[in-house]
Amino acid sequence: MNAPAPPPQTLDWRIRADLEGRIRSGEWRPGHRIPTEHELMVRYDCSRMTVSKAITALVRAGLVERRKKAGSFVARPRAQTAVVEIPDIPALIRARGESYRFQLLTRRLRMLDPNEPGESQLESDQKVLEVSGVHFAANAAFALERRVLNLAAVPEAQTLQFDVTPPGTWLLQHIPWTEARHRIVAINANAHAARSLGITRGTACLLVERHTSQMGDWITFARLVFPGDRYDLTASFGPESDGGQ
Amino acid sequence: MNAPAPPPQTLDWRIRADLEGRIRSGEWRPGHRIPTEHELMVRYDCSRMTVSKAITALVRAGLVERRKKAGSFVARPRAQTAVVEIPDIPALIRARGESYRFQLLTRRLRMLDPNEPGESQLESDQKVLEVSGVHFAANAAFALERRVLNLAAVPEAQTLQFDVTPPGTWLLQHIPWTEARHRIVAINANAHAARSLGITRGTACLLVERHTSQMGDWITFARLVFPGDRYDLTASFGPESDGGQ
DNA sequence: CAGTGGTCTAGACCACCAG
DNA sequence: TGGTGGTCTAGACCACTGA
Repeated sequence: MNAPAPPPQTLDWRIRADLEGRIRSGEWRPGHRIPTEHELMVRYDCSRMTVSKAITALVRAGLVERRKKAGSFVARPRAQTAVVEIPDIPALIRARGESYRFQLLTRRLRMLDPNEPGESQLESDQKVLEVSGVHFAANAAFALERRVLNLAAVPEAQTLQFDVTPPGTWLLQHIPWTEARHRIVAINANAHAARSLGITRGTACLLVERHTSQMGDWITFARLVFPGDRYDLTASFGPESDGGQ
Repeated sequence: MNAPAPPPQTLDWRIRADLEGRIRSGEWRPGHRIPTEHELMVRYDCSRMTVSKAITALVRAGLVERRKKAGSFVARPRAQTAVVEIPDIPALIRARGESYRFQLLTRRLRMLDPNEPGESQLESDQKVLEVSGVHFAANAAFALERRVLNLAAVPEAQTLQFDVTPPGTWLLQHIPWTEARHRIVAINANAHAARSLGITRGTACLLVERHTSQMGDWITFARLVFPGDRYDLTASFGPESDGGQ
C-alpha cells in the first residue's frame, strides 16, 4: 500500500532520518530537548534553512514540538492516529480484479425532510435527489448505498439517471475537491439491507456515513452498508505518516 | 476536533490559500497547469523559496503534482482518504467526562501459538504475555480487549499485572513511538464477547485489530471489540488534511 | 537544449519568552 | 535581554525532460 518511498538522499532528508532514528529508538525520550538549530547547522555543516526543513518535517509527523525561546523537544505521543482509505467503490472492486456493477434501486426528486436521518441539521426547502442502489462485485452484493444530493449545489445531477454509474463516482469526477466527515459504526442488517445484500437479517455490517461539502456548501451525504464479512477497512500509521494522501 | 488553526498570515500561507482556493473552487480543474514558480514569484513579489514552500504544501495535501520540466499541475483526485483517530481508551473515556475502569479477565504467560488468530505469521518459539480485560465507562462495558505482548521486545511487561492500568496505556507511555497497522471490521458478538460486554449475543460490534511494531520488531497486537451502539469512529478529510497528527 | 522544479546557501529581521 | 525559532531573501548549481 505504502509506496516504497525511495529514500531521497538529500541532506535535509538525512538529517531528518538521523533525528527520527534517535527518537524512535528511544535514545531521545519524550521531553528531551534536541540540539538547537544552530548546533545542528554546525554538526551537519549546512545552512539553518536545511536544518529547519528537517525539523519541520518531524513536527508535521508529530514527533517534535517547537517552543519559542525554549527550543525543540521530543513530543509526547498522542493518540494513535490511523489513516483509513475509503475509496470510490467501483475503483476498489476493479482494483481487486473483480467485475463491477451498480444496480439502481430507487431514484426520486423531493424536498429535504428534517425527519429523515442525516437531514435534520440542514435548512429545509431545498430540492434534493435521493438515489439508492447496490454495488455488486463479481455478482455478489458488496454494499448498499443510499445517497442524497443537493440539487442547489449540483443541478446537473437532476438530468442523470445513475443507473450505470453510481452517484459517488460521478461526483468524484465532477466535483473534484471536496471535504468530508465520516462516521463508522457497526449495525445489524435490517430487513431491507439484508434483502438487498443477500445476507441474513441481523448480520453485522459496517455502516459508513459520509457528509460531503465544498467551500462550506453541503453537496451530498451517503449511507453505505457493507456486510461485515466482505469488507474491512484497513489503516496504518507510523513513519510514513507525513506522506499526505 | 480540529484546532481552529489560526490562519498564520505569513506570505507562503497566503500564496497557498490563494492557489488552493482556485483549485477547490473549480477555477483550475484537474490537469490544469498552474503558473511556474518564476511567474508566481513575480506575481506575489517574493522569492522562489517562498513560492516553492506554498506549492510543496499543496503537493503534500494531494492537490498538486509537480513534473520536472513540464511544470506543476492540479492533481487528479485520488480515493477519499480519511483520517481516523483510534485513541487510548482510558483517555477517550475520561475525555468524555465519564469514569474509567479496567477489569482484568485473564493473564497468562505462554509461547506463541501459530494456531491462534493473528499469530500465524510470526516466528514461533517466542514467549508472550496474553492479557484480556474489559474497559468500563461509567460502569458500562465499553470494549473487550485481548492483547498479546512480545516479551522479547518488552521484558518488563512480565512483571506487571495490568489489573488497573490496561496494557495499551502502559505501552503508550513506555514504548512511545511505534508503527501500527489496523483492520476495522464488523462482527456479531459471540457468546464470550456478549457476556463480557453485557450485550445480546449477535449484536453488531466494531472489531479493531491493531498490530504494533517498532523499528521492524513486533511489539504487540490487540483485538478490541466495541458494541456497535456505544462507539463509533469518526473521520474527516479535506483542507486540514495536511495538519499531521 | 532551454526551462522546469529540487535543493541548498549565507545571510537577514522579527516576535517571542525564559532566565 | 539574549537566544530561540519563524520567516523570508536573492541568489546559486543541479538533474531532469519535454519541445
